[in-house]
Order: sequence, then structure tokens, then C-alpha cells
Amino acid sequence: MTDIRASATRSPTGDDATGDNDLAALALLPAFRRRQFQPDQEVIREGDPAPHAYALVSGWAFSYRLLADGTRQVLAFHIPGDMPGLADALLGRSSAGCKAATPIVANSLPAYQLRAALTHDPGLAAPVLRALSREAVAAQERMVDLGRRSAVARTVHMLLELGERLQRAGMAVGNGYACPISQILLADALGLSAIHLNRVLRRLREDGVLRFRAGHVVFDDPARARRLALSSRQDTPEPYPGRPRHSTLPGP
Amino acid sequence: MTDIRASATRSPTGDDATGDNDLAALALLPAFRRRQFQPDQEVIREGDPAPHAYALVSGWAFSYRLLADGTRQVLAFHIPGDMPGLADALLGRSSAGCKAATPIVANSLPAYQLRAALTHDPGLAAPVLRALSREAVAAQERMVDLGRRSAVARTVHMLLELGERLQRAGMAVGNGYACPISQILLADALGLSAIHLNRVLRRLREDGVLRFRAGHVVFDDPARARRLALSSRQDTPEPYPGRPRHSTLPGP
DNA sequence: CGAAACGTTGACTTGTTTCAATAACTGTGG
DNA sequence: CCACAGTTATTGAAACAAGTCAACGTTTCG
Repeated sequence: MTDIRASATRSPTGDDATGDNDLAALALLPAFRRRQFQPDQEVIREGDPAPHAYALVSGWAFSYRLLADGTRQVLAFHIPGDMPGLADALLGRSSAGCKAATPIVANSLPAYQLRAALTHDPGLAAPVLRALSREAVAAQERMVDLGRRSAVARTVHMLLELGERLQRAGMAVGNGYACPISQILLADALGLSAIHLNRVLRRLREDGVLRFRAGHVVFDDPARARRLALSSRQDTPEPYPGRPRHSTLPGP
Repeated sequence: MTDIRASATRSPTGDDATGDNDLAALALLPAFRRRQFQPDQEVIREGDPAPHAYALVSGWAFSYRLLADGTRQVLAFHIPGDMPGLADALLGRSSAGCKAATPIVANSLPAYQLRAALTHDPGLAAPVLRALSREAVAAQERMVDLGRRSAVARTVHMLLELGERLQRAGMAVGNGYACPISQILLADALGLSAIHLNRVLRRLREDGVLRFRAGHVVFDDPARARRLALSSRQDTPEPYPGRPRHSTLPGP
């Protein structure tokens, strides 16, 4: 995940103009080897002492950590243009697993070759440093989501953020995008149970905010969605008493 | 926060030997300027388009993001040896604020000088890349805490992790360490309300796991603490019925 | 000494999880 | 083409963890 600079809660910065193709030079290194993976296939094994870095060409992947009891926290979704495993390759040990969410094509580079390339070509360091820095900012956004936003705000926020990234990658049109991940996977990213996420999605759908169905996300009311994404846990969800029926989302 | 490599949940790796003084070269750059800050004083302003990078010499600091309603998510605690603002300086825009938690001394370097130094001295890139990568791993740990661990596990886990970092920095002795942060601040890092954190700490104290008082943390039962830190949300907290009285922590 | 943080506690409310059960979808082989 | 198994989605009811509100103790510091 190297591609996030602006999230739903902060507007793009001047730096953005330079961002998208930072890694083009790196991705073109001849040492990269084209590989394919099937859905649910492991791309990076957690704990691997000599992992590869990848440049995702097509499809979706995700990074995750497994807990003792089988619980899973999804740390990031990867879309084409991202470089999963970059930080791990630099440290020489992968701290998280990475799996394909759809069939994917990715260029791989062994960690030692990545480090060698950085030594021999000083011009390579700058884009990699920026990529890692953006990853750090994306992780911050995730921490804010998980720590301080309600389930509804978190959900809307992440879907908006994904939309912005896809838009920048030219993979989104208008108010929606193809989102080939299951509710289970999304729930594991949002720190929610799949059941509760399902209820959240239902409410968002019934309230006309967005629809998450059949591999597609459509924002029926993008402005309201953006407003919702900013609300945090103790925001008064009920501007007026005796509101219609099922919804407890902040009104327009 | 550049200093975490191993967390309470994963053992140190072979890479660790090289880690601690990665940034010594950087910190010694003549351009660094020594600065002092008082508790609660702003070191980095969120949104600053030309931030500084810092090398923390003494005292504690923390990075945070503010939400619309005044809520705060603390993203990281910084101890001596850490380099708050590194990623932000590289991107040219600070995505999070940073404040002193105690009186601190820090060396500062303007972002443009940092970028210039990286261009002119190719040997500098490698340690900075590793520092950022470690920061990424630390953020992952935080996401797992916030997303998938119970309040008790999260709390114990973070206090253990802080202990390990302080140990490596030579600032911890035996089973405890000086921890000059308020419960409010810790709660904002753990994604909990201060009130609930207070109850969690009381239970941990009454159960003989650890004490967090008067600026000090003491682990009365380190082994049990480590076990608790690994438990996640749906772990059965009650191995036997009719347990003593107040505790709902997993037994020894 | 008084003010202002910070810490502590109780009672109550709410969001989220869990359990259990059923429907809808997907791919596969007969 | 349909029946099957397996995953994913959906729903209700009940349990629980964490948050909110209000109050009071405690420490710190000017």
C-alpha cells in the first residue's frame, strides 16, 4: 500500500502531483519477475525471513496479521500500483502476511536485490522513501478509524478512501467502483464482526447513503457519505427526536 | 517512533543487531539544531507544509490526530532515540501533530535539509529506510491492538511494548519503568475512554498483573501479563465458574 | 490556600459481539 | 441442467464490553 496520500478526511496536498508514478523506475527493474496468484493464495508468508517485494500489476491483494485464536486483522488493501511487502523486504523479515483477494499479476523482487538496487542506484531511494512515508500516513488513517470512529463512520470512511485511491489509479467511474472483497474481509479490516458490518451496510443502504453489493460499491449520496465519515464515536447521531423509523445515522 | 522492531507478540529477529544506532549518523548532521519543549508544547503542527524532522534526545513526546469533535487519537509515543516527523518531513506535509509529554530536548532538521542530505549522502538512505520500515511495523502492531484486542489485552500489550523499547534504550530496570504519561493520554492511544481505561488498570492492579501509578509501571506478574497481551476479543475470560470475586481476567 | 488538572467510583445507556438459524450465491461434477 | 457442498450474506434475540453522565477524591502547582 503505497498509494494513499489523501484520505477522505484531508484534502490532497501539493506533494500529490509527484506521487502516482514514483515507483515506475523501480517497477521496471529488469530483475522483477512476473508472477500470478489465485484468490486466497499466499503472496507473502508472515515471518518469512527473506521475503520479496511486489509491484502489483492487476487485481486486489491484502496484508494481514493472524492472532493466536484465529482472529485476523487486515492491515491494508492493495490495488494495482501498490507495492506490498516493501517495508518487510527492507527489514529482511515479513511482519505480516499478504494474500491475493482476486486473481492477481505482480512483479516480484527478492529482498536482497531490492537492497542492492538501492545501494547501487542512489536515485531509487527517494521514491521508495516517499512510498514508505505514504504508507505510514495511510496507517495513521487506519488507526484513527479503528480507535476513534464509530462502526458506521469507519465503514464509510474506508470505502470512500478506497474509492479515492481507485480513482487516482483510473479504476473508478463516477460515484462507484468495483470492489471485489467479501464482507468478511472488509470486517476484518474494520475491526468489526462480519455480522455487525452486515447490519451497518444494510442501514447505509436503506438510508440511501451507499450500496455495497455483488462486488460493487455505489455512493447514492456522496456528500452525506463524506459527512458521515467524519463523525466519531460520541457524535450525537440523532439531531431530532421522533425521527422516521430505522435509521440512526446523522441526517442530511 | 523508529525504535520498535520486536513487539510483545513477536520475538526479535536477526535484523535487530543493526537496529538501534541506525540513525546515529543522521542525528549527528551539523545542521541539526538543539531545541527544548515544555510539556504539552507543540513540536509539530498538524498540516504544516514545511515541517521539521526531530531526533528526540531526552523526555517523552507523542504524535496524534485530532478529530472534528475534539476527540484525539494518539498514534505513537516517542522516547529518546526516536525520530518523530520523519515520514512527514519526507512528504513535505505533516499529517499528524506532535507534542511533548514531558520536558524534552530534541535536535531538529528542516525538511528540505533532510531531503538534501539524503540526496548528497547516499549512505544516509539505508538507515532512514529501515527507520521508516520499523515505524510501519509498529503501526501494524497498533492496528492489531485497536482492531482485534480487548481493552485489557490492548492495555497490557502497549505497556509491555513500551517496556521493551525502553529496555533497549537502557531506560528500564527489571520489571518496571518510569512512564510519565497520564491515563487520559494513554486512553487516547488505546482508543478507550479514560474512565474505562481507569477501570481496566484497577482490575489489572487488583489481580496482581501490573501497577500503573504515579508515573511508574511495574509488572507484578510479567508472565501473566504476556499471556494476557496475546488474548483477543472473544477469548474465554473465565476458565472456571465461581471464580473469586472481581476479576474477569484469564487465570494463570 | 485555591484552582485546575488528574484519578476514581457508581449507575445507567449504548454499540457491538455472540449464538443460532436460514437464505442466497458459487463453483463442480453427475 | 440440476443437485450438491461450501462459502457468503442476512436476520433475530440475548449477552456483554465499553461509553456516557455525574459526582467526588487526590494531587499538583502557582
